[in-house]
Amino acid sequence: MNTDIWVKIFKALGEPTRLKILKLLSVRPMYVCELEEVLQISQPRISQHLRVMKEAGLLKEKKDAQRTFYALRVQFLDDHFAGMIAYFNQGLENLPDFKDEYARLQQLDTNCDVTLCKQGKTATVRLEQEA
Amino acid sequence: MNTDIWVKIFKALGEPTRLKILKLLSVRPMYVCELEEVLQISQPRISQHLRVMKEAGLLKEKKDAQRTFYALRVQFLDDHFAGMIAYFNQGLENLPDFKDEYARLQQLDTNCDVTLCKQGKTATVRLEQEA
DNA sequence: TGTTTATATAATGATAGCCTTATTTATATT
DNA sequence: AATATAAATAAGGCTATCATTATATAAACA
Repeated sequence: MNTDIWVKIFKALGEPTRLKILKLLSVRPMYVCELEEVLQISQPRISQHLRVMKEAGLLKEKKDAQRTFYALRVQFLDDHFAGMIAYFNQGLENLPDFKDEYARLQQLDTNCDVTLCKQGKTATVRLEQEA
Repeated sequence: MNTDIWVKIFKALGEPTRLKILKLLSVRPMYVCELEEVLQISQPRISQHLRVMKEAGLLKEKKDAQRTFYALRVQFLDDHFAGMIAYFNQGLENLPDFKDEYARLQQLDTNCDVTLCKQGKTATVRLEQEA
């Protein structure tokens, strides 16, 4: 469960120009010069966005003489989104990253009074009372 | 097909602290003070991250006296991820945002010579020759 | 009513991200 | 060999983002 890579993936996706490039590459692999022509965007700008997405694992590149073409790594995306869904369906107790948080949350749920959250009831209790 | 909202969603997700808050809120709704206690992170920092995620539509908030609890908007996430998948499975010709790009791509695919991409073959052709 | 608790907001400084222009590297072409 | 094309990288300026500190608002409580 490496959430760092997800941060990188989401960062790479959270930019309009990159989303547009990604959509084009979902149609077919393209040379940088093709993207330049189709999108009417400067070459360095495209190259830099491609680098970000490549470093996030979203793309693969291949040299072809003096040109380079870029293609989507579909499987990579599928795998990581599946991983994310699994992660969010998993209990905190199984996640090493949340070791301390899990312990403190247990404290909150069992014994509100001794926590730094001075006003007794947890949000869970509050919701139950509503229903 | 509003890609702007996706950019906002991905931006909101592309930050380690926010991913962590989100994971906690996937366990149960929480008060800000609970998140503060569990994560051991300063209150303003948490509030600000919550605002970003709320503005992206990921969270809903509810006042409870002087406290506020935040909860995941699961349906919102489901809907938008479904929308994204549909979007990426759709041809450019159906996407108004890609009107011009579609036309230029057609040009490339049918008549390489007259484009600004001086070296004839497209990446598609190159790939076909490989196979 | 004065104090504590909970949260939001504002202001500041530091860092990261994006775009442009310029340069570099490498391959093709003449 | 000289020039043209393709792409990456570097340098710069500008804006956005993040964390901290301080302040504001509002409800609870003593």
